[in-house]
Amino acid sequence: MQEDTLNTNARAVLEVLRAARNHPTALDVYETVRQARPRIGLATVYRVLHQLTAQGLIKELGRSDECIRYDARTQRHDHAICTTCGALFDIPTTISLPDEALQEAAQAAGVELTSYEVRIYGRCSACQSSIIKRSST
Amino acid sequence: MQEDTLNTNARAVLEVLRAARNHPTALDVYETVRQARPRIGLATVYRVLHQLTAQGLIKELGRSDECIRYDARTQRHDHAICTTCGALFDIPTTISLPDEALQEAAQAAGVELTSYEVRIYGRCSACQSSIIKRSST
DNA sequence: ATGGGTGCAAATCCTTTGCATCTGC
DNA sequence: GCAGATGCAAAGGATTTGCACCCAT
Repeated sequence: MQEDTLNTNARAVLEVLRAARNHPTALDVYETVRQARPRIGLATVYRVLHQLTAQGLIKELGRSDECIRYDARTQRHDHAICTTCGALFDIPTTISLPDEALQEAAQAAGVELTSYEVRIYGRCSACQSSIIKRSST
Repeated sequence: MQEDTLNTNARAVLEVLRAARNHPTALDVYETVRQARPRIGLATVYRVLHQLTAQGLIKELGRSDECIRYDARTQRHDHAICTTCGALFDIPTTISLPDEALQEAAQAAGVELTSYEVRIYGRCSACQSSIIKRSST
């Protein structure tokens, strides 16, 4: 959990992720981090992403569309996913569930509860407007 | 949404998924459906899975571990995911969220709400016992 | 004969790994 | 000089696609 022990590449990757507003893929991170460290290789980016994930400094968001996306916001929070384009957004307001219901559900499913996430599905505004655009054409 | 229009391969795949208790991958489906239709190819399985997903007859569960898993249970329900082995379980009890909170969250994230899902993370019983086993060795 | 569905194999995409090199100590 | 980190390229695994073939119409 201590970022003091990170080397230069790892720090650079972490910074990129912390600065990102969206949820970058490994390739996104690679392309951005190259500005700071031009000689870094994609393999190293993947290695660092795994390292940071293992240390809990970032989180892997299960692939919403086709590849793994990363998030430096490690506090519990929820996501909204566009069913049309697959985009994944943070939900700014936190949705809290009663501990009791969670514990019950975890027990029913046979897992020892660690955390949870609410996922909201729908169409994002970009996809909504592209529909409007299409129907007006 | 009408399964009357499905051809033989598509029906066979749908049946496999409906009979499955877990959440099979495309390869799992392929291997099982081969018992009924030995000449079917993996590519057809993928094509049918996409077709069924598009028709809403099954759902794709974002890849929890490494590949896409499918689910024929299309009613809203929640999942528990093992953080150690990546296994994905249905939660038998449904966790309901107040419409108001959902709408608010959807609006804050900028999507038009269609559905939602609660994901509970933790260690499954198999992974818990393997830890016990390891520490007792 | 025609068109859609299909199997097979090749291609693609993301990710991981092997290995020789380089770095700091 | 050594251990760990790194770049590069090759390998790997899941999924998709191209294409010729086959069936029912």
